[in-house]
Amino acid sequence: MQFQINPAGELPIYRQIMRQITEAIAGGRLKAGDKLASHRELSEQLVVAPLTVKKAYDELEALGYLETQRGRGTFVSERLPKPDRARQGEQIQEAARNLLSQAYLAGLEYSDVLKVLEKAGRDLTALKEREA
Amino acid sequence: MQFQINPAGELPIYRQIMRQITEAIAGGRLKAGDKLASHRELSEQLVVAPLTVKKAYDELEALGYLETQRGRGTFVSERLPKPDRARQGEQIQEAARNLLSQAYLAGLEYSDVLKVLEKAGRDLTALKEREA
Amino acid sequence: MQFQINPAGELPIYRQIMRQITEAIAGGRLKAGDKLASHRELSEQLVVAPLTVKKAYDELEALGYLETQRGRGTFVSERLPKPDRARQGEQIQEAARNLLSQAYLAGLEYSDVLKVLEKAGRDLTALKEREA
Amino acid sequence: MQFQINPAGELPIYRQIMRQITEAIAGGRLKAGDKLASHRELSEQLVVAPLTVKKAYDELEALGYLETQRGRGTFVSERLPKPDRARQGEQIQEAARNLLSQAYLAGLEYSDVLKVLEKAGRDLTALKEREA
DNA sequence: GTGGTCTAGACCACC
DNA sequence: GTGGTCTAGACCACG
Repeated sequence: MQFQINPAGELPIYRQIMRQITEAIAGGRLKAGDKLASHRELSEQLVVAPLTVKKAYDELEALGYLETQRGRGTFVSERLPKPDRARQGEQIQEAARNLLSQAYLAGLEYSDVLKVLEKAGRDLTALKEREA
Repeated sequence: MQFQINPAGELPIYRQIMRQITEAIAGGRLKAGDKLASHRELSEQLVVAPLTVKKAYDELEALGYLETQRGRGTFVSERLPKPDRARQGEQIQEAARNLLSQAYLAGLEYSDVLKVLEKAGRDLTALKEREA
Repeated sequence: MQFQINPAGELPIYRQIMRQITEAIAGGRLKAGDKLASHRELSEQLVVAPLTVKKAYDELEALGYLETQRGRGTFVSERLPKPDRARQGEQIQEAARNLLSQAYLAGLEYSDVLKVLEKAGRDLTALKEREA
Repeated sequence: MQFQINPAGELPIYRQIMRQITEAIAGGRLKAGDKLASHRELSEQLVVAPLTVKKAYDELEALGYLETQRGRGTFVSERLPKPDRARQGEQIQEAARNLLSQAYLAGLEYSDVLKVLEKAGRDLTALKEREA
């Protein structure tokens, strides 16, 4: 697993890490039961403080995506949450509105948005094959 | 124009205001030349500090979405920016990836995502007719 | 609100803080919407690092007991969670088993356990009147 | 004797083992003089490191619940401790407060708590008959 | 002044 | 080695 963070980005570092992990799960590059790099190891890769990575792991654990076992490591949860249809639905709606309004402001048509979406779908799963 | 803000949300209040204004422009509820409520007026509506609204207006002005005319008020810019294709493109890609991974994690199919997107498109423009 | 922590206790400090807050809510000494001391303030009272208090607040927020508003403070959640009957039920069962086995090992009868429980009930709500 | 451990639980594994043994003693499933499985045997059953089981046995021995006889094995102590009334009393009080506040937060009435407590009492002794 | 984030470093508990 | 906790101090974003 390879991650990229941008320390100057608009998202806090720990949220960038969270997002990349959830995207890796969504894209199939991380599967239930897989072991993640220790937060110390990953912190070296990313050149950030260990606590910063740990915070990302902790939040994802609270959300049900990860599980940790003392002394053994951190793993992708075996039973990924299908949480709170209502709340989840809201977030997805918001993500969709966000995508559309940005696209329209940039002058894109609906058909362009669909193209962007398809490209994103390919990106999400691309590394899977490449790494296999 | 009616706005909704959530003081406990993860986004800063001034960013929630910015987003709603840009979405209103994207959805056609605000058009080039339209006059916005003064930041004092809007701050009363939303029950937030006037400085918070002012900051949202200032940032949108810096981005080219709004124009202020001393003593007359704040208006939607006549020449909306088509800024920085590269940067814009990246943001849209990211928004698309974000939408897709959230949807996949919630167990939705690609066809579901399309439905969500269509609904979001209708939402974005719905108030236009209702308010007209 | 007055808290007591024991830095040498078997529970981590942040968990002692969490427990005292949830007990205060259960006992009615903290009500929905009440403002808590800022994490900095409380950290001075308890003579612990601010981050330690913040961690307690963060976890309670993730659990739905607290809500924070940037720049304004941290509040008892208006809609306290009635979460996950199953999981909650398990925890309560475990707390009950724990109480009983400790009591039996100490040689108490069932009737003694009931007395202890009644006393605990009075303790939980006692400060409410005293502080009022 | 059958034990259940949860490697992802919030309690360390050795404490989960300790608790289950003391609960078995409290519930009468283990009596003074009974022989326990060797720590190697038990470690295989539970799929944990032998050192982890040994630590649980050692701690219970230090507390006076178990006795080891070189070359013969580990046994439930003939004279179970009635230790430190004061400290024990405190712990029981705390367990009671913990039970009550969790129950109240889940919306249970006092009468519900009593039902839970009775059920826990039955659970604690149930396996006794089944295994006999 | 409030919360939000990050760092560097420490010590412990566990496996 | 792993995660778990804590500290002291820093800077920023927000209201």
